[in-house]
Amino acid sequence: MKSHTDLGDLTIGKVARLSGVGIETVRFYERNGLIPPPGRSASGYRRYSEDTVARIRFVRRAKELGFTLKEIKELLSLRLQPDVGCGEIRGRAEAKIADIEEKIRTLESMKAALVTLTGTCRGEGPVSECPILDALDHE
Amino acid sequence: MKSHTDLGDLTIGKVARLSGVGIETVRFYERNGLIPPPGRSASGYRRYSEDTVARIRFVRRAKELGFTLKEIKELLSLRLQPDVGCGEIRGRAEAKIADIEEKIRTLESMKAALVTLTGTCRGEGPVSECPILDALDHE
DNA sequence: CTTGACCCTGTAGTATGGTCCAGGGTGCAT
DNA sequence: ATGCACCCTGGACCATACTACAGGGTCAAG
Repeated sequence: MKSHTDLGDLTIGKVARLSGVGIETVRFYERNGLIPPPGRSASGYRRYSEDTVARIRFVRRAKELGFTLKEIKELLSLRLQPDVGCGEIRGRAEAKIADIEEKIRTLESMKAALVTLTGTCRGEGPVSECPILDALDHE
Repeated sequence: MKSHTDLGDLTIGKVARLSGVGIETVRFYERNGLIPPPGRSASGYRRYSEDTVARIRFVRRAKELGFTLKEIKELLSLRLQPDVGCGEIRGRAEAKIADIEEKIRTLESMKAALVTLTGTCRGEGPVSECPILDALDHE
């Protein structure tokens, strides 16, 4: 069994390649508490184990689902608390769904307004008579 | 006929109130070229005409439609070019619709993934066995 | 003539998620 | 022993759209 304090065999560059992010991003995640500070080699190089690669992939996937880094950090820390149940995680996911739905609604109404506007404009004539600009002027 | 260089009768505070933004925002828009630098009173106060209020409202409305300030600046400058036609404006609007549609698609797929995940989790048990976290761990 | 509301400039900070750079040191192959 | 790829730190910088000062000056009412 490996302790989490022993030095892994991965340099930061390898971790970055394996997890699909840039080196600077790995350090950025460390600064922001998304991954733990790794052990160091005698010369001060960061030494990672595979765990960190998995962790960064977790972050990437959660980001793809729309979670912010702050929220992902919370997700990761919830996992370590034995008194926290699965319902808590599920709650976060549901809240994020509601979040996303709200954003979609906003975008849908922007789109509807734009579609209406472009419907008023045949794309001919000078800008001075553009019905789109007129609408924006006088709403 | 009013020249655009004469002093209006509005102070920055009044313009802000009439157009529904903060005073700092008016100055910010000036710095960023969204509204022209106004005339000044003898003591250096900015003096606006109603035109500026209309212009800021234009900016607000365009923002509500999803245009960035940079894009709005372009829209405003297109209006001043006599050789530019209405089709150009319409093109911008259509590009913005495409933009928005892309964002919606991204959000929809995030949402679908989250819905699937929450469907795998009954909200019971410890976080260590949470199917949502598991999915994030192992894809 | 003082008080309070308003205005000025310039600079810095907010949140988000990185990205880049200078000016160094290290590790390994040839 | 030297060249090149890699690593280190600390700090600045990107875009976006503001927002918040500090430390002044001005205007109008009472």
